[in-house]
Amino acid sequence: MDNIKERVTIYQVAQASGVSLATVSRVINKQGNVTAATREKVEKTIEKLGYKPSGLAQSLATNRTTNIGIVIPSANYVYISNFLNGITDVAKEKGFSLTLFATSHSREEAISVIEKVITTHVDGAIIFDDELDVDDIMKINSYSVPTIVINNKIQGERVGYITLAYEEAFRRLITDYYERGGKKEMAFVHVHDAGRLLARSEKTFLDTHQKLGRLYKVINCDDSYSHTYSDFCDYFKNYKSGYFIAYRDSIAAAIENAATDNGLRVPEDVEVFSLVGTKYAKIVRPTLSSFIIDMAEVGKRAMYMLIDLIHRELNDKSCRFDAHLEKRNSTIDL
Amino acid sequence: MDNIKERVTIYQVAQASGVSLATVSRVINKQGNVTAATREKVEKTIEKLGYKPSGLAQSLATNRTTNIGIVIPSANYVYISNFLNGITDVAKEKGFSLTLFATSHSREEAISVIEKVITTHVDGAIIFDDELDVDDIMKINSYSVPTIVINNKIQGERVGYITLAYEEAFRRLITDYYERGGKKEMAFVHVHDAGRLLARSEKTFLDTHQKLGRLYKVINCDDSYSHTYSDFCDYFKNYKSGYFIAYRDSIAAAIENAATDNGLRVPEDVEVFSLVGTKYAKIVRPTLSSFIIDMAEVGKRAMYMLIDLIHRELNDKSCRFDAHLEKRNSTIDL
DNA sequence: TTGTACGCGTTATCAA
DNA sequence: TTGATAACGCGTACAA
Repeated sequence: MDNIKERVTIYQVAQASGVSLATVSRVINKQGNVTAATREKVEKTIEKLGYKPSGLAQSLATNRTTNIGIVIPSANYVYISNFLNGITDVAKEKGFSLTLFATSHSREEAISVIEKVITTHVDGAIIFDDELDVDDIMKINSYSVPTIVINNKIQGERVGYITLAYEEAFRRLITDYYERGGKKEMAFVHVHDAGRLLARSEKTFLDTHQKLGRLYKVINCDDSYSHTYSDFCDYFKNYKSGYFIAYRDSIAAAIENAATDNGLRVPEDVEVFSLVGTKYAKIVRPTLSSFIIDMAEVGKRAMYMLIDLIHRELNDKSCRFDAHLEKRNSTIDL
Repeated sequence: MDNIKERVTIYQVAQASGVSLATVSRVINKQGNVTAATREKVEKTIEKLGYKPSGLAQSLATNRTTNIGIVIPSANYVYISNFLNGITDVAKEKGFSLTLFATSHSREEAISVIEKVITTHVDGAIIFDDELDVDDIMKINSYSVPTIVINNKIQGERVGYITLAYEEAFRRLITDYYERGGKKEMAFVHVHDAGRLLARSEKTFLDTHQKLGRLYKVINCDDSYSHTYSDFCDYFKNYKSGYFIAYRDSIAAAIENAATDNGLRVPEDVEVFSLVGTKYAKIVRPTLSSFIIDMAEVGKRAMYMLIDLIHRELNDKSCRFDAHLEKRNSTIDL
């Protein structure tokens, strides 16, 4: 079971170059107070022995890991991938490593992840997980791990948050639709356990309709293109029109495709809207009307905020990205 | 919530429960040789103090990190996301953390990543990076970090590899096409710096055409849907037909959309094939003919192989996933 | 069953 | 400018 790691240590470098390990440490950390001669000597033996400092030991000694924990529900959504990509860009730029924790939409896992984030000794964490409660996240904070939370307003000494603001734009979309004479009945496509973002959107949908006194539908579906596609193929055997609000592009595309494959016209008979739009909204046909938030930008911003938070230089602990409406061909421009 | 705590150490737990730290250590690691009474006492104070062991110190003491390094070019491709998702599934199941290194298609970065993988002290690494040379990867191996390499045949004491086999299926696709009387000129859509997988496919394309004595084209394009789309919109002003081999779904869809948006019919006038197909091949319209390899499965397998390798129980150090042809509507079924 | 003492590889604080 | 030496938080022979 043991690893036969013959790791070269700083001590061996010191011996081989005839100096003390303190000196080697200084060379490694590019501190001053070393003669050019000894520096060169040490660097040469470092090269020769192929010495690489142990990040573990360094972290233990300095109490800093240049490592940031990322908590996401799954790596499988395009918008999460974009988010992750923004994060990796900044991480590279600023010299941080990333430790990835995926929770798969289960609160249990999410909680056990919190424990791991703490034991892992990260310098900070970015949490994009809809299942986690305020209390769960405050637990991280109580261990004084600087944290940026996406999509969950949380106040705390070492916590900042980024809001993804869909509600207002969504409310406007709905009211505009009816005001301009939209005739189709709107249906919210509910996905089980898809997290708080969807739940909040659903609430907005219901509230707005009730306020307007309009009829509406809620349709349950799986969080999968194939299932949703076949479900809606059945659906369109009985219903020949509708305006469907879907969580993300894949779901919206499933509805769109089910409609067109069953002889219905999009957007004349069936309109479809995607809440969390990605580049695929432009790729599928008809192109999808959707809200857009540049998730790569969100990822970058989260990293910048977190780094400031780590340095205790974050003034504004909150930040908001507003969803931007992009009308395309899956809805009728009234 | 609680106030922000300084990190509680094992020593404080020991003092508070009136035992030695060795006993606390035994409790943590669920070893035997502890009275139920003292165990309970210790567990209670652990709970009370909110003690979490430092993974750092544990790793330093045991020389094991339960941490695996993942090297990928970018998190932004769907097939990479799927791969990552397979990995995270197994990581959760087996209790490993993942440290993510993205290299963005630059060899320089890829090399500096190697250094980081070594200093990070991971128990093992999975490398899916087309830019890395055999020598680069052997460097990791020389530090005896067990490694699974995707898409790069590498032999070594502590290295295993997984081959994504597109060549054979690709060659067959081409020869079948001509044998059955395909009339369109085939064009390989070349993306600059897209890595070895694409390069190998391009070579297969060229070789097969030369062997058959057929004319062919190579078209350069950007690795972006939007650019490719507008490039091909221009292209289709001059050319009214063709059979295009694209690297991945986004590129293929760009060509398809450019064709249909310019009044050409797919697949009658323009045929398109996607080498690395994902679920989006089914979503876009017309649906894309493509090769499919289940990248989530590849990710899982990579993890299982790596874990065996770490335990020195990996018998077969190589593994091969064959691309599977899925014919859909972007090509004519001859 | 429990405790002592040392080691893991590094940084950091003093003296020299 | 250098070199001992004490942390950092934990695991683990070995002894009690």
